[in-house]
Amino acid sequence: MTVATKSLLSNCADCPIRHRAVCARCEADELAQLEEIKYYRSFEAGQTIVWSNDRMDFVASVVSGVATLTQTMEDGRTQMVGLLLPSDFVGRPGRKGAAYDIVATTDLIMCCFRKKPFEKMMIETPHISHRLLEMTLDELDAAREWMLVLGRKTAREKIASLLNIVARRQPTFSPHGAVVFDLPLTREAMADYLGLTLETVSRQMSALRKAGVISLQGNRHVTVPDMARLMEAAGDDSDGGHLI
Amino acid sequence: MTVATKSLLSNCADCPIRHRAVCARCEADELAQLEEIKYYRSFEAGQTIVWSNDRMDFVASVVSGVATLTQTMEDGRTQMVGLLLPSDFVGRPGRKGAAYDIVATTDLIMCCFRKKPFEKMMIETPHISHRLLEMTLDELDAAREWMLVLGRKTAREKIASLLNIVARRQPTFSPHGAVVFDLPLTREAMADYLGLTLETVSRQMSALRKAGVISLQGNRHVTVPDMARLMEAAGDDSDGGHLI
DNA sequence: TCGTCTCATTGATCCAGATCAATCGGCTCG
DNA sequence: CGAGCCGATTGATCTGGATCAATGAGACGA
Repeated sequence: MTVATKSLLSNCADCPIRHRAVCARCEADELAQLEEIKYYRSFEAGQTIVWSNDRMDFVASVVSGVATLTQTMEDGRTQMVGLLLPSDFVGRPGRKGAAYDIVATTDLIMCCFRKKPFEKMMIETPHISHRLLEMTLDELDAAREWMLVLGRKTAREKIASLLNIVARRQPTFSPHGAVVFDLPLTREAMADYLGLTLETVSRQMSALRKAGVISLQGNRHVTVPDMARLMEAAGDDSDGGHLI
Repeated sequence: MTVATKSLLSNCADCPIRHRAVCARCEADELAQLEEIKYYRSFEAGQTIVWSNDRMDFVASVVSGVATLTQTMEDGRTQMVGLLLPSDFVGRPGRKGAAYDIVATTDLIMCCFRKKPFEKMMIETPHISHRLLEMTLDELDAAREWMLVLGRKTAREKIASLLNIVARRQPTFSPHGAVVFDLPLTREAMADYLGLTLETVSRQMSALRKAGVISLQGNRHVTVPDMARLMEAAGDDSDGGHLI
């Protein structure tokens, strides 16, 4: 970590996820309290942060990078159940262990809070518990949205749905209004998220490329010339109608 | 509704879901406040309670009966994303409309709270918002568990998983230690929950019956002679190991 | 400069579950 | 008591995605 990054991170007021994370609603004095129980941890791409059923004595916010939550059956089948992007919250107050494997899929920085003091603060600080409730309800909506993807969409629609999610949360715009982004996942991780095999993921990525819905520069770098076409491929309304 | 039931319902202290619903942690004075903003509604099996995107000016607890949350794509494909059993919470504080169709699949009684006053109470009453956070986290876990079912389990495992859930939440025990319960869902509703067709549901129910894992009396009444065998059929650990 | 390692692509074949279709059984209503 | 209806079962066939297998293409260290 560079010195510049370190100084950026030490101060909540300058934090890049300040306005979206669990601390979003906190006042200056509450932030000061959080500062006292927080510490940063960084992980390299591929590292496992916590194993399922491990004791977990912290909760955290993702500051930068991407992590995944994965469930595994005894026979080895795996299903990714969450994609953690910057500002997302990790861990469950009021529970001892982790319910899922948490893995960094890119280099990752997390802002961790020791669990006990965080739980104490939650009780005393409605700004935190209300924000956490709001974020949890959003996650629940996202999980249910994903249930529709897993239960009813075709392989092609699944891929397009995933590209959609990533494109919307980490967008960069190219000169001509095309959306450009980097996939934070390998083909295998995509397959785990989508309930597919990696071969099917690869085939459908090729199919979307051949259909002109996306173009690829290397394996990870994706350009979407027309988001409406991508949404159509995902089986979603192209008008982007949202629930408020 | 009988007079007896009505009197039972009018008083929170006697409420059958008192200790598990969103009001579980409330003190007597808080219950008194809730009593002022609550009202009961009942629905018949098959009735739609709210349509997706409809304005929803209440939140509620299921008192008795079963309801479902369902998402529908433009082309008509549907996926059930939640099964609401007694004590479960319905609605989202801080949001105007419903995100899903909510349908009563059996006769149903709900304890409704007008949304505005409920939101006000949430802010003033940590017992409510903390309980709601806890319940939402549990629902998120359930949704993620279901993602594994939808993404990675076979048709037979899916059916067994659903039977498991229902058996655990509404158990009755027969003399010999067998678990007996009524399915609150039609075959079609089961298919919607499991991401299958109703024909496949029917076939796999027959297969489980022929294998002796379950027996059926009529279409809805199920007997499970050995829960361990059912869990095995669901692809879960038979030791029932739980995360705490 | 060349192995080799990891990740991705592409091809050939197979099969679980979808789809299409007929029948059944219990229930209600005339 | 019989007609019609709705939910469920069962059969025949089809197909999307899994599986098995080979090849390609960067990245990196020796």
